[in-house]
Amino acid sequence: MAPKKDLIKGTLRLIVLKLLAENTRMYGYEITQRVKELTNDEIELTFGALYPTLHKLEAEKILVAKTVVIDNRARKYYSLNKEGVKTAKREIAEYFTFTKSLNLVLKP
Amino acid sequence: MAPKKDLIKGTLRLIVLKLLAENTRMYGYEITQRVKELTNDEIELTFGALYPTLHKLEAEKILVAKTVVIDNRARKYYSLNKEGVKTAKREIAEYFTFTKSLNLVLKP
DNA sequence: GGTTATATATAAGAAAGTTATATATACAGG
DNA sequence: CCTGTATATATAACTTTCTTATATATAACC
Repeated sequence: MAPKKDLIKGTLRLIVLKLLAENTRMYGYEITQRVKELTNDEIELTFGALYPTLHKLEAEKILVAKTVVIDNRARKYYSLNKEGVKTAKREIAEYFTFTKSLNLVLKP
Repeated sequence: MAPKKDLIKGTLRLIVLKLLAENTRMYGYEITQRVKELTNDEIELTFGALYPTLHKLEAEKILVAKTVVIDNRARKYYSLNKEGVKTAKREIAEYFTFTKSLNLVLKP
């Protein structure tokens, strides 16, 4: 099966929140690779969606970015603050509540 | 908990496909009530989203509509054709495949 | 007579993706 | 040395799909 690039909208934000809630810092490229690895190549994030999502979390003031130069390449690390971790937990819990309800309709 | 009106985008189409795949015909209002009932008031569809979704399936030629007058009120019945039932099965299967992958990231 | 339930539908706007494009370095193979 | 692949960030144009607001109309109940 071809790796799925198109997400059900709203889930990219959850993926980012989850990974950053359990890792003190990650950079964009790393997030895409981690997701690909965790899902056995099934989910491949696009940068055109990832960066706007990260920047939005930054605008919401629940994420902070820090640029570091490694091997002459700029690398931008993202971290959630305390509020961000709380947001992550809340939104992921809401997602599971929603899919539970949705499955009452979609289940065979 | 307040009933959830906002869906994760893309799931409304799945809900409609699923209900119409297992019922020979349903009308719009009936779909909203059935979903509310099946999910114990957790998911409430809005008409502003439902009707465009139904009309889109019609434009895709996998759904047919038939207006009937009952108690002096116009009622519009929607049915999937054979292709529509196949589409329903395929897209719902794809959804479950996707959420399975997604859960590899989101699970605690 | 007024509110609630039944019934369909469109328009304006927002949100969140896809696809295409731009830029730049490091490293391996031929 | 040159080329392709991997690493790395980012924006712009566009599309899809919702939310919210609005319009219209009848039936049933109190």
